[in-house]
Amino acid sequence: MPRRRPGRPRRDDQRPTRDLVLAAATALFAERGFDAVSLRDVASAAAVDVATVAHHTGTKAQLYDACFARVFTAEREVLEAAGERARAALAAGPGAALGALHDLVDVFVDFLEDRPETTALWLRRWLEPHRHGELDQRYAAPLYGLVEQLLAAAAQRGALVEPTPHVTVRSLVWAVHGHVVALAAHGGAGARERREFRAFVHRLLDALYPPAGS
Amino acid sequence: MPRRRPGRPRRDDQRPTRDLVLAAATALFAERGFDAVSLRDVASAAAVDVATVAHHTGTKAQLYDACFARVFTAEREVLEAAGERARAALAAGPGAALGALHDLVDVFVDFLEDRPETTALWLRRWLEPHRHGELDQRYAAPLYGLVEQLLAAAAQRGALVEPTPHVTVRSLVWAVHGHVVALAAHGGAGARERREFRAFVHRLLDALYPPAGS
DNA sequence: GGCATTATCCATCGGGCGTTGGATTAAGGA
DNA sequence: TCCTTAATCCAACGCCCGATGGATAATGCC
Repeated sequence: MPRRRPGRPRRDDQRPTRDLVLAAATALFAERGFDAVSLRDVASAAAVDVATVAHHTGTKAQLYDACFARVFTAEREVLEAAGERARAALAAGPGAALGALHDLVDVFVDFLEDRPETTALWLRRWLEPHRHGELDQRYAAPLYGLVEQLLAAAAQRGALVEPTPHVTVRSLVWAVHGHVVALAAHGGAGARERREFRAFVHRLLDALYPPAGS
Repeated sequence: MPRRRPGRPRRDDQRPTRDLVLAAATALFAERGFDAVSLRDVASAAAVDVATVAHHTGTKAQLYDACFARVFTAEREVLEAAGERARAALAAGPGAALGALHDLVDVFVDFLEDRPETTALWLRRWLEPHRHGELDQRYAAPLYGLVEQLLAAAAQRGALVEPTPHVTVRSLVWAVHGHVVALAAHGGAGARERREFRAFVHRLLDALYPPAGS
């Protein structure tokens, strides 16, 4: 049971201030990018003073990193859970590899559609050249490795050798990012777009790893 | 023959000043983004005073738009020329559709690999939500329409109906963007990455639109 | 109740930003 | 040759930024 720590309270302190700040900052950073968001913007969105932001999250760069880590930890948790289920399905029999792969992709698409700020932050990070090493090793590589294992299993299943799993996974991921960006462009409705994209991805997986009945 | 216009000359005026400024600004905007680049940065990179930048390109937003238009006009010209060739090949006989499609994709990949700033500016533009309408109508739609026509022809050729050409093209384009970003991440060498990506794309096209011998 | 600890806000500092007015230099046209 | 036009630079203005020092209020512990 986390009791309140000492300190002057806000008028309305339902959520911890740090969470409030991180949530507000994440939304702003995702929408406008690092340099277009001022700490005063963040403070105003979180209804706190700018010095309070600094008190909880340090410098602006540290705040940005914290937002990034928060969003991508959430993504990794969801994908790792889905990966665990996929592995379990795989253990039940090698014939289930393709189905498990489809399920995993669905989870990924669902997640990014629900949290488009994840896509926005990913893209913004990729556009910072000096961060690529860190991005690759800490965030991208583990997730990609997971999907590559499933691809390899699916390839064996379909009696098809996958020569470049890394390229395949990356292309798939970027296609999803493009889908999310396009969804945001059309105002958020786009139920038909979502259906069409899922159909496309599944058709693509089937084409690359033909099911047994082919 | 364009004679020199009046005005105080620079020490070294081989290229028109406006071109110098636009080139320098494009490189900087692609690398760091709109807000992280100051007009003084641009002026310094172009070896010109900041007031000269303003004199030639107006406000910072106008300068950004000019860079954008310049880069995407170049892209459109290359793709339209390639599209013209593809259409000509198509006219020679419907059997050439798939080959023409492969060629067109190669041209696209070559272009973006050679000019990665195009990818950077595309991605940065897509991340500006209020620009989506303009982007779609003025830049993306014409290019997509061209490729969709070729896809439709290829689909007929392979006796395969393409249900969502727009989704297919978009996913392909974003996969290429992802490839270019990954290339930039690995320092620019990556000859193997380039080979693998081309192989993947062609394999993907063959899988979606199986050639006759299948 | 006294005290250390923590959270919050106010005020301010130095600096970089986009933009502009105006002086200076050089070319072309009469 | 004189005048108009255009290109360039210098200097400055007002504004907003990120960061910080310090005052104040509320909590938990003794």
